[in-house]
Amino acid sequence: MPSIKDVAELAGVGVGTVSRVINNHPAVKSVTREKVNAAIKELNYIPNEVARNFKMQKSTMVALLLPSIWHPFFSELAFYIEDQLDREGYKLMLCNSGGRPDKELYYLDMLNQNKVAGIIGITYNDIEDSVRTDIPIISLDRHFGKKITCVTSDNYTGGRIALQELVKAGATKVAYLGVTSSAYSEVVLRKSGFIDEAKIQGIEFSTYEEHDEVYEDDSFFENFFNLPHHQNVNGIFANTDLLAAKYIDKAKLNGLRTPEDVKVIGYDGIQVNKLFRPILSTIRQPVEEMARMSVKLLLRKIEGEMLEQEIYRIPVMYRRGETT
Amino acid sequence: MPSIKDVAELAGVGVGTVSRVINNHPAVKSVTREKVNAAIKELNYIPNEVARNFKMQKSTMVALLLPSIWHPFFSELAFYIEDQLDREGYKLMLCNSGGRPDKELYYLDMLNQNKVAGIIGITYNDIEDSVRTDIPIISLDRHFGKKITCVTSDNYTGGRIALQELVKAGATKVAYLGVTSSAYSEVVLRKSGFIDEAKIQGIEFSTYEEHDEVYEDDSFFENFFNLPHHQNVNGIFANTDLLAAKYIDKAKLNGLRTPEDVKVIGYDGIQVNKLFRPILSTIRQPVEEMARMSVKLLLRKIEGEMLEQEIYRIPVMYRRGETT
DNA sequence: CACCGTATTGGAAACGTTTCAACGTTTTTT
DNA sequence: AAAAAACGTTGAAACGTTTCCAATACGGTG
Repeated sequence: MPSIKDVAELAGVGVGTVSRVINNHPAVKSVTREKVNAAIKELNYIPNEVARNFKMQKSTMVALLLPSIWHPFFSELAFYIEDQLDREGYKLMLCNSGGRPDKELYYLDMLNQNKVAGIIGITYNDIEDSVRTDIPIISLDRHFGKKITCVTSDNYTGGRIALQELVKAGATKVAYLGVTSSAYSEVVLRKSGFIDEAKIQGIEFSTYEEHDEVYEDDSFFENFFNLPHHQNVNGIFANTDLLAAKYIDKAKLNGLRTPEDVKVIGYDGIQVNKLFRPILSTIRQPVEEMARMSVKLLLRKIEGEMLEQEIYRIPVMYRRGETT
Repeated sequence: MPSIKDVAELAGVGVGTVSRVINNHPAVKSVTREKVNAAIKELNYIPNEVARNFKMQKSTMVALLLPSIWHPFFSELAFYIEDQLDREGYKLMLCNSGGRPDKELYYLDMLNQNKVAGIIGITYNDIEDSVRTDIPIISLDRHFGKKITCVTSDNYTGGRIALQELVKAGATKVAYLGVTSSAYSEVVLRKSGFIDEAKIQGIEFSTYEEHDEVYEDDSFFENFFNLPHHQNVNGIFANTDLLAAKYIDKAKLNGLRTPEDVKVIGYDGIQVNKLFRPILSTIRQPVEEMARMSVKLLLRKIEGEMLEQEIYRIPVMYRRGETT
């Protein structure tokens, strides 16, 4: 594998000159530039990016730390994040924490050692304190404090819209269905917005929540349907699309048809729910915009800029499907 | 940021000794080890992984190069690949090529420059020739030649099983529905298996295919339903689950109910199709096993081992849903 | 022709680590 | 008690780049 030194030798110039040619530094006579380029071509020389990163004491690697790329919302997010990073000349490292706090910390340590340029994180932990160095971080949907800028959708308004739309669709008794993973999650605002609007409209409502871990098994829904005050609920706002889809399924087993007997609205707006039948009505997070904004903000932080806001809230949109 | 030198100084030992302590080299007296560890703790020293990679001329970064993490099958795959890599002490870099040959080559160049330890690729291009260095590569579902080991599901048998199951479900005239992205794709074997078995069983069949790019718009299905020889088709084998789901949708618009009027089987076995209604019957690729095997094989290649096979085919399974 | 200023160029130092030959110290063997 | 062997340790070299300072070349000016 030829190095810059070999190129310099063959071209009959110094290594500094070769470096300048590679980096398009203007102070090189064009005749010299030609010679060097010829030598590069002849030797099939490829600059060693690792050596460069080492020397420069910085890299162009950004880590995306999330619970699981498996989840459709995260994979859509990751797609746009990677795309934007690539446009900006950065690379993406993917870290699945499984939502486990210990694994998040383990990854954070590793990213430290590897001197990544920045981190975009969707974490359980308050990483504000646990990250020991000054790697720039953007947090999605989790608000910890000043140091870590948060990008999120406008959850509160989303919750309000959800209620409004359920009412418009004819619901008279509604419930909020939630799984929450982190104490710091902005997701609780979906509930607040929903509740506040329910009070304003004078609609009867209830809430039913569990932690992430539990909702894989069926007891979550069994309990829901067994509780007496959930009788006659005819409007459901689930805080993710996947949860909404599961609800619809379980409701059917309990003899409730959607949307005839119960209206359902989800949250996220993942692409695959266009394939669900009935098509899910949802509060759509603008995932592409959130992804691109996260990257842009992170890069500004990497450049050393101070950001003007601590939280960036991106507007949401109601997307009607067939469940309302 | 303290370096190994600072640690050595504080501990009153040579840098080589510190290095051996960090790397758990046995030839260090325990009293020395203590001193060094104390110094490490005091200085809050973190080994610089970038410098280490540079010196060692190798990294523990593996790249996953695929069309789009957006696709549920790929995101499931990525999840397990990341998990297995992490277990083995490696990291994952994610590259979405968008299925565009030029972008694949661009990424390949970049990975070269960045001296990744290995690549797991799902590509359009025959990367056997275009990759200029000897970075180990595992290719998923694409078979190019000896240099690049291929991991794939048993597509041929999958195609045969699909036909058998359609017949069992009562289909009498069947069609293969396909989108193919790469000339090198092993996916064509799904068709071959399907056809061969149809001939064996003496079932009337036809095939209908397009390239990846086209199937997003509706003309794909319009044409399908308009062709006279597709009249009375009552069994469909689509070569991906997503395609099957879209077919079912369009069929409904054409007055065909699934499974009453037409039986449908997909391929992949992505998790979300449990949420489709009706639940899709499918030929399930063992995605976790494929992911873990790809990683293990890649690591063996990285260690310099020669692999015994050029293609590793992993058995598939029929998973019955509600569309047959 | 001497001088100056500017445009190019060369090459050494530095980044933080591993490794290895050489050296120093302790233990074992004779 | 000396020699040999085993064990620990040191510090310099090397990995491939960038950057900076000094050196050189070249053109123009007085």
